[in-house]
Amino acid sequence: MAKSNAPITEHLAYLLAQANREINRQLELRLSKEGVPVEQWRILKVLSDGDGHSMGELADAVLLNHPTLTKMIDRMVSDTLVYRVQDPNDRRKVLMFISDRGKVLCRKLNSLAVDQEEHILESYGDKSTSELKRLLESLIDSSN
Amino acid sequence: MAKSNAPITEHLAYLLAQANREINRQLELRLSKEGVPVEQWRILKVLSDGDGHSMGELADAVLLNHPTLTKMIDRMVSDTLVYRVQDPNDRRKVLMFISDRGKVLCRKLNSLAVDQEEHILESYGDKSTSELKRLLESLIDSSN
DNA sequence: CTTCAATTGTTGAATATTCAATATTTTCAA
DNA sequence: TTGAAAATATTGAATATTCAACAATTGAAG
Repeated sequence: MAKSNAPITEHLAYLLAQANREINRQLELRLSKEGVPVEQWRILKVLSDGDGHSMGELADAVLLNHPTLTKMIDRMVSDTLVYRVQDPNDRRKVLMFISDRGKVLCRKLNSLAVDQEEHILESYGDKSTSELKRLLESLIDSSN
Repeated sequence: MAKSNAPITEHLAYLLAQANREINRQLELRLSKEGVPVEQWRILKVLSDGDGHSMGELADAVLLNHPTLTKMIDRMVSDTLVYRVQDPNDRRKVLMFISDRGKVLCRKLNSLAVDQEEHILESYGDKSTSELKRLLESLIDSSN
């Protein structure tokens, strides 16, 4: 039986929040070199397969809710990193595509992100990293 | 060497964000029974040792930055869950304490949180959970 | 001692996020 | 085929968060 007076630092929810905050902070720092928030990098990365992705699909993939995504996409359209196309098969939908400029930026961001992953691998270890990834994937799976 | 064209779902930063989001969502759902956001539960839990904690200390512990914490504490003071006392030894500091009402609420919240941890233990497994916690702690350590 | 820098917490303006309502299109049952 | 319900995306108002500036106190060097 779990103890209800356990310190906050022993709760899984807290450890996840703390680790997420720290890793995200580090990534943010790298990406800020290009002046791009983490969410925009995620969006570019998802779109970089060249296929059109609907807003709903994208919102799920990048962990943003719909109105927030709409407003972020508005900014990215202004910056000509992405563009909207109405889905010809279902006119309720909007398909998002990455622009050439977006692709160029995405490549730079990818390399900054890889820098970070390599930094983690060094300080945290190859074994721990892959084991942690495996456990996280399985936690996410078991939560659906 | 890490691949820069790896899908977003393979990045540690993304897996952490996804897992954190999901677990947090579940916890939020439980705590909403008492109408309390996760951050307020964390605050109450940290303060429930009865000692006075400065705002800075508290901000670190509950993963909020200072202005956000100040405003949240303002609300909690209005709800008489916590109260401020000027630190007699260093008058720049404010020491936060939990009220009796706060303690009562905290107990209820703890039991809701324990429900969730037990639910995770069931669906995810005892072994995986403790192994994941261990790896997260070690990741956090190695990031300082 | 005095002064200047550092620490601590709060405030207000700017920014971002969320909630509820809306508009449009599609689906599907009667 | 029509009308009601569901799905999709956006908008605007309400709310929350963040950034930069500030005020108060302490520390520490000269």
